[in-house]
Amino acid sequence: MSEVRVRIAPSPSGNLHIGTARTALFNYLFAKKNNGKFILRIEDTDADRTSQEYIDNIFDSLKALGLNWDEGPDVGGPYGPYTQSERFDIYPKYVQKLLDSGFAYECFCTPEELEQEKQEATEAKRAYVYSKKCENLTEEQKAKLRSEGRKPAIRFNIAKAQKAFHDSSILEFDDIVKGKLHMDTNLLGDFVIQKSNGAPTYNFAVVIDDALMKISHVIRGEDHISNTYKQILIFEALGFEVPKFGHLGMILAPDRSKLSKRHGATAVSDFVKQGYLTDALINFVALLGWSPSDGEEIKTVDQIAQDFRIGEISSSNSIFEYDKLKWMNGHYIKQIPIEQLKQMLKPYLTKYDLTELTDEQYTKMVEITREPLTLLSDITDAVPYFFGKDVQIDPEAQEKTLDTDVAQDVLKDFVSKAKDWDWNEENLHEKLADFRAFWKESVGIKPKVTMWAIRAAITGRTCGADMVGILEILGKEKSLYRANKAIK
RNA sequence: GCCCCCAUCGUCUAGAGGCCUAGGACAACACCCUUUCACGGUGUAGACAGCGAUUCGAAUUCGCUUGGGGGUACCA
Repeated sequence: MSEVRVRIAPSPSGNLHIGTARTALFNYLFAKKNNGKFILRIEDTDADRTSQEYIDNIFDSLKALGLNWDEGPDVGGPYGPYTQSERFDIYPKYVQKLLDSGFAYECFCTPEELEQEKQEATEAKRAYVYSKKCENLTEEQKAKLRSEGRKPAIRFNIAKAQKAFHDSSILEFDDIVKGKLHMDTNLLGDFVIQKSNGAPTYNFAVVIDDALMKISHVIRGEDHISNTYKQILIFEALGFEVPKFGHLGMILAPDRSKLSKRHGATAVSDFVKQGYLTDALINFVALLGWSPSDGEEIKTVDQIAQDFRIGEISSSNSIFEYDKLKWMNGHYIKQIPIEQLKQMLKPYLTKYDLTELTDEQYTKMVEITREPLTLLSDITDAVPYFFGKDVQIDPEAQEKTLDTDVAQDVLKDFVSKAKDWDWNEENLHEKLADFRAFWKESVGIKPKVTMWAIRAAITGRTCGADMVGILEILGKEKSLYRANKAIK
């Protein structure tokens, strides 16, 4: 196997799933580590479930994650086209080859007949495998069936292929992440490679595409293990070189079921919409199964690629825990340069009138409110008090803070003193410190209680950004107006 | 039902026979810092699924059981 060529082959029946993104990442890392090529192929053989919107979403998400492909539907490449539906004229040739060599045969069974077989198997508590009743149809029988208007599907002859290339019915292969895997091919059943409508099935199309695109390593989810045996046999029957396979554990939701919509976001674009950063997403997902040799978990894709060894990926399933993703996202948000962050936050501030603030004030606001953000979207609820003349007072802040005698006294004092203060950061910082000290020394009020009164009056809540910064952004007039209004 | 895969703290994992009285990260809890929330810092608690076997010695090897996941389509 000379050149490393790997691929990600999503089917556009939905937006790019986070699990697919992880598979794409591991393929990408493997390619980068081995100076290979990373290829994108769209598997849209099932026209009913495919849509252009999903295809666009897959492209955009992969790009946003930084997983750029060397060959694909848009950029082309030497082995295109890279969209399965545009390759339909390629497959029949190989079906015919299999038919000619006896590794495949026509099957005229109707869906009803097949259903019947399955039912009988279930009732007899037997594992269902296709009966092969069409395997040895004579030409006359076929012609008769055809004249009745029946269109045949083409089935692959498992036993024949297995016998031709292997000693026993056990098929074994060496998985690059899981090690030796095996299966008794008698249990597989002759599967359809071409539907009666002429379209290739998944298991057939992948083999042809992987072979023609010279894919050297197939790295995918372990839900494909059972397909691998079928695929190996097709590779062999067609005389293609069999690629190496690697199967990754699945990503499960916290309740150990399949990660699905009801658990929250599942598509990369959903996460982004919710305020997750693609850098955090890709970093987090890399840690599901892979771990850095130096123990440092925060890493860029390039750094991970240096350290990546496919054989060291954990082969067990892993649970997608949002907590750690959030922590990591917060970590990444802290590293974004302020100017960039200002732009990134804007989509989450549409309910406010940003023109109320000068650019300088907006910068300041972002500076003092960014610290506790774990999601970009957290900004929405963190800043309402920077806008409008009046502020909405939180009921609890009203009751537990503003309604107390201490708070009322503090506020009266604040208003009378602050009206003479110079309203700039340095001075406010100093004056506020003096103000706290005064209340502590003369009346014995804790600094934080003093600040709570002011904070509640001006922001309507008892927690939030740095008070000096808030006062500065709001300005003297608005600040004192709100303070006055809170006094009974 | 049948087949396949997997199994270390709640979660992600380190660990490839003695370095393990099992290490780290997130979450939890406590304390410190502090004008609040948070950040940060310091600690605490928390796991080798069970049973057998191999071995002087097992989280690490083997078998069984249990548990979880996947597959069993003219879906991909």
